[in-house]
Parts: sequence; structure tokens; C-alpha cells
Amino acid sequence: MYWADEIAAAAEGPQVVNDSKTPSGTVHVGSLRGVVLHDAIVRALRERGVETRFLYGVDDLDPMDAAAHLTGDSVERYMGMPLAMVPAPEGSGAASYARHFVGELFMATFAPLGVAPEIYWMSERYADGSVDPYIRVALDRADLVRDIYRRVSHVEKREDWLPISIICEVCGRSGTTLATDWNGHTVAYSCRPDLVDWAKGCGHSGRVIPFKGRAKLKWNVDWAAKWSLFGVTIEGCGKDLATAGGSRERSDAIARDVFDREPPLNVSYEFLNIGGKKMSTSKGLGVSAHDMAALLPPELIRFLFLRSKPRRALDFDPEGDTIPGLFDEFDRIAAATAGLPVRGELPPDPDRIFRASLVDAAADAAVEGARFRPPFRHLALLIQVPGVDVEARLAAEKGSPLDERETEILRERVEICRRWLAAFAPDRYRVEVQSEVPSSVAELDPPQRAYMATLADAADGERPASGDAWQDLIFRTAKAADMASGYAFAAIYAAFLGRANGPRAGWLLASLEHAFVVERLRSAAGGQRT
RNA sequence: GGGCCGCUAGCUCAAUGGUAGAGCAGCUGACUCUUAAUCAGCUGGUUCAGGGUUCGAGCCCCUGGCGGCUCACCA
Repeated sequence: MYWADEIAAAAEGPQVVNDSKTPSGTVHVGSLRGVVLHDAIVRALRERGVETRFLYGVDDLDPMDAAAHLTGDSVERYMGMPLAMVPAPEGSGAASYARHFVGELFMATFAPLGVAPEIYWMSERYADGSVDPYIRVALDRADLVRDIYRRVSHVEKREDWLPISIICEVCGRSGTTLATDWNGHTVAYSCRPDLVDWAKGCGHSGRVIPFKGRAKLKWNVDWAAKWSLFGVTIEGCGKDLATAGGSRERSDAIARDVFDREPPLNVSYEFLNIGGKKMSTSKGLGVSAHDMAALLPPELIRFLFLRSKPRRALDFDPEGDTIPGLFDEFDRIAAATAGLPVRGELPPDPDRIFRASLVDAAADAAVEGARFRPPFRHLALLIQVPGVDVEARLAAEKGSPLDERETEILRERVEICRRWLAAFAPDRYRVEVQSEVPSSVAELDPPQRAYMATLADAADGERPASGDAWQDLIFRTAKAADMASGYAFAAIYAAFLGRANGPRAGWLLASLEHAFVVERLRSAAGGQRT
């Protein structure tokens, strides 16, 4: 059974699926795995008639702890402040740093992917008092929280430590404050210059009532509090959090012991590596989630994540064969879903994977699967030949006009092909007419040379102007010389492209200057031995 | 140092303990019209290594190797 269906089948009663994100800067494609994975679970639940809410939270009251997108003196000014209070980068109209990177850039990828969770912002939940009951419990049971840190992670906290960060009334930082002495009404805190090495507190100390957004629970407690607040029953997380003794285990224990609630079902998922390496912001395009959206159509992004089990590490190498390979595999599974014959063996539940990959959850998978999809590598080649009407040509290959959706798929693929060829494609996918006679011509046989000489003469006489005319001439000349057409084509590719194969030769030659073509054919034939 | 996950064909990945597979790449052949298309076929493996359990192990157990992550701060 498909992994999301297994999860759904085990669920009892109404479900609340939650996922969340700390908005500390540009969001990597890897984070889309969580989004897509949770969506797949939600869809599987709803298909079974299970009443399901899908929530997505932004932890924007967390302190700014990485300076990646801050510059100059704003680093000193904003580090340690809640992300909801840090201004958006210059040029952005967003209300805060968090709203810019997650609210605008990252979440813009959701709708195209067919993902529509209810979105909440923790800064608002804290401010409106929703979290206050949990803050009170956590403070009352601070000793239990300390025990859990000790037992689960072998971390020893100070005797007077409290699982909360006060937002300093003077400087506005929360990452730099140390809270102590909960008396049931207020807590004492001090904002320390040296509490953490990534931000400097102002030195203020005082007492505050830690409610209504004036304080934030520490990460693990905050997570567990959210589960109680929203009644979360299923929430996966990346493997970095899911390790033994790690964050998830601490939060699970806090949920049970402090908030008296069974933690949600965990689905831990692996990372998406780029070119075999961990993702890195310095690598540029294709790494951030919003750039990824320009490099793959939405259903391919879903497919990338949903065809593999969550625990499977994925490798996405935009410079390798990952992209064309994904398209090929997707097309094969689409065809299989439509009941069309496909070559080779299929993965288990191909139609289920295909359905999960569709943007529209309600779409008819058989209808979608039957649509004409141009093979990616073929398309990459076609668009490199000047003067080809790609849409007309593919309609001819399909055998009937493309419908509206098929035209849309085609245009989307053409666009992606262009970007891929421009930035990532391996050289063997690039076709380029050589400005000098390629050296590979030396390996041609005498009959091939003779063929090109004959073809040059014939072309001078007939002056073929169209791809069709050229193609016809190429075949006729080969037949007249009693030469296998493949053999003849190989000579032409060697002479113009310096390789053994290429796009349809007639259209290639028709796109070039007539004089250049004839001259090149004669030069390549020139070394003819007799 | 402890823990978790992974390691299967050149690449990307499948395989309820029951004959190790597919796609792509590669190679061979066909084709007067999709010549990087399509069609037919072929090659390709000590399943990281070594033990063990079993009638039978890619799968279960143990040991080791390699890679990633994590366990201190923070989130």
C-alpha cells in the first residue's frame, strides 16, 4: 500500500495535520518536502472520508539567530529579536522579515502545488493570549521540563531555569534574555550581553507578566504547546529533528508529561540533497523553494517527493540527468495510469503515485494521464533547431491537435527546457553548428564523403528551401547511392555538429545559409580518398 | 565517543524472507520521412565487507567500512 494510505488507514477519528516553519531566511527546496508530504497525508485521509484539518504554522516569534540576509549595522540591531519584529529586506513591501521570506516567497509556492493549509502565525497566537494557558502550565511544571531535558538529552539546566524567553522591554530582544523566579504572576528576567554568541543583550533586568505576547516558550515546549492548542494528531519532521535524544523526542516527552497529551504521530523524512551534497545557499538557482518552482512544473515537484517513501534520501542534481529523468518517469507513470502500454517495469502503485502528484486533488487521473506529453529530451532538441514550429510539430507527432491543457503542458515544458539548457544541461544535450569543419570528419568513410559531395551538387541544383525539401533530398541522394539512410545522416551530423547524431537533418540544414551548407558539405567531403 | 538514517547495474531508483528488476545512459539492428524520435534486441550485479539465523537473506541478527544527520547553544 502507498505510504500515505498506510498512515491514513491507521488513523482513528478526526485528524489535525500540522506542519510548521521557522522563517529565518530563504527557504530551501527541502522544506517543500514537508509541505508536499503533509498534503499527501491530508489528501489520503480525506479520500477515506476522515474529517481532516490541515494547518501550517509560522514560528515568527522565534528569535533571529542567523544573519544571512541582514547587512551592516542591522545585524547588531536585530539579531536576537523575534522574526516578526525584524523588518523585511529593503525593497520588500512585507510587514516583517518573516512575512517576506515565508509569507511572500515561500508560501507563493503553495497554491501552484495544490497545497492549501490553514495558515497561522505564532506571533499572533501569542499576542491574542491563545498560548497563555500553556505558558502557565509550563512555568508551573518547569521542574518537569528540566527533568525531560536531563533524561532525554542529557542536558543539565540551571536550578532556576524556566522554559521561556521574555521579550526585553527595552531592546526588544528575546534571544538574549534569561528568565527566573516564576511566582505565579510574574517572572524575573535579565537581558544579557553574553548569553548567546550570536546576539548581544542590552543589560536590562526586570519582572513582567509573561502573557499576551510578552514572552515565548522555548522551542521544544512551544512545539508541544502547539499540539495541545490545535489538537494536532499527525505531524512529521525532518530527520535532523527526529534523531534519538533530539528535539522531537524532547517535545514528545513534554507533551506527555507536562501537557498530559499524547504527541502526534511522527513521520520523519529525509533530506533532499543537491548534486549529492547538502544544500547550500551559495549555490544559487534551484536551491530555494521559489527558484525550484521555476525549474519544475508543480506536478513534477510533487512527484519528486511523493514517489519515494519519506525515509528515502533524495538527490536532486540540476546539472545531471535528474530533471530529464524525472520527466521521463513521470510520463511513463502517467501513461500507465491511463491504461496505455508502457515499457519496462513500473513501481508499486503507479496510479496512486500519479494521482498524488496531480495539483488538483479532484482531477480524473485517467484523463490527466492520457494527455499528450512531449518527451523532455526530444523537446530539448527540437527547440534548439532554428525555425521549428514546436507546437505544430508535436501536434503532428501526437496525430491530432493538442487540446488546451496539452498546449499548456507543452509551453510549460518548452520554458523549462530553455532554462535547463541555458543553465544546467550537460553538454551532450546541446546542439551547436560548428564554425569550423569538425575533426570528427576524419573518421568518415569514403562512401560518406562521396555522398556529401553528391549532396552538395544536388543541393546547388535544386536549392531546397524548406526542411521538407532538404529531408527529401537527403533521402533521395542516399537511395540513389544505395546507401543506408542512417549512414548518410551520420555523415551530415559529423560535418555540421561534430557528433554522430542530431536533430532532424533536413530542418537543421534548412535553417542555415544555403552557401554555408554547400561549402561545408564540400569541405567535409574534401578529404575523400579514392 | 553515543544515537538515527542510508549504501542494490555507469546514473536515478524498485523489490510481503521465495528465480535481483526498471527507467535513463551504453551497444547492436530496422526505418523514404519523429534519425538524440519510433521499433526490435543486447550488455550490464560478490545487493559496501565479513560472520550468523534459515530449506532459502538485498531484506532478520552481530561486527566492521563509507556517507549524511544528530546528541552542547539556538531554533
